[in-house]
Amino acid sequence: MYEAMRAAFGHRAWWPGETPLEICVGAILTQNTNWRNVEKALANLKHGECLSLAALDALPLPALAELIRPAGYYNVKARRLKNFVAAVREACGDNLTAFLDRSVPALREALLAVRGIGRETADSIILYAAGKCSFVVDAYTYRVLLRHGLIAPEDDYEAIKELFESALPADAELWNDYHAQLVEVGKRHCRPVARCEGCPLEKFPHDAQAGTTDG
DNA sequence: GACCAGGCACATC
DNA sequence: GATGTGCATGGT
Repeated sequence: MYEAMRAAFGHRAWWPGETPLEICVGAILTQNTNWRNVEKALANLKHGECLSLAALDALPLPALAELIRPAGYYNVKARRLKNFVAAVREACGDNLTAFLDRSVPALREALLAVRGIGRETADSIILYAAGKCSFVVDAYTYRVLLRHGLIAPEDDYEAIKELFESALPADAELWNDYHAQLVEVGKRHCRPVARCEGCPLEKFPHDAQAGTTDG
């Protein structure tokens, strides 16, 4: 299925962000939010020259919230960004690279200890900002796998993550592109109401209606 | 006007 | 442990 998606979409070269910090910030801002709205918020931060650990730390909470307003949930996300920045600075000062440079279990634990960073956000940061092997499970991953009968509706995050991690070689570049392919196929063909026509996974067993919001 | 978008924390039972 | 709820903008 990966090869079918890759053949259809090409190498995705994720994450859409220029620096590790931008990737971390984007990962928090995109929680339950359309990426296009996140881009507006990131543009505001860049334009305000606020996309650095020191600047984010110095920025008053209401000002930060206003800048990220287009990304929605701006009050909670402003606090989450502050929490992340505080954790990094407390551990490694302004050196985000140093913060990210540790074993995957240690980094994941440190990230999950930040209020506002859950499993998906932590794994996104580990895989895309740190470039280390931690498979990301998101709403698209869940929906695509469910629709193809590869998981059960009640399977939880860690079970789905393990499904990939136990089956794939430990290659961060592969995991990076694999998740990006799932997002692409999800956006195009695995919306809550399926659009199977032209889907590279159409030849694989699937149920066009499984996983829809109305069951 | 309804639905959807690359979650998470918290309250309640 | 399972379930429900608040958080919010912007595109389709």
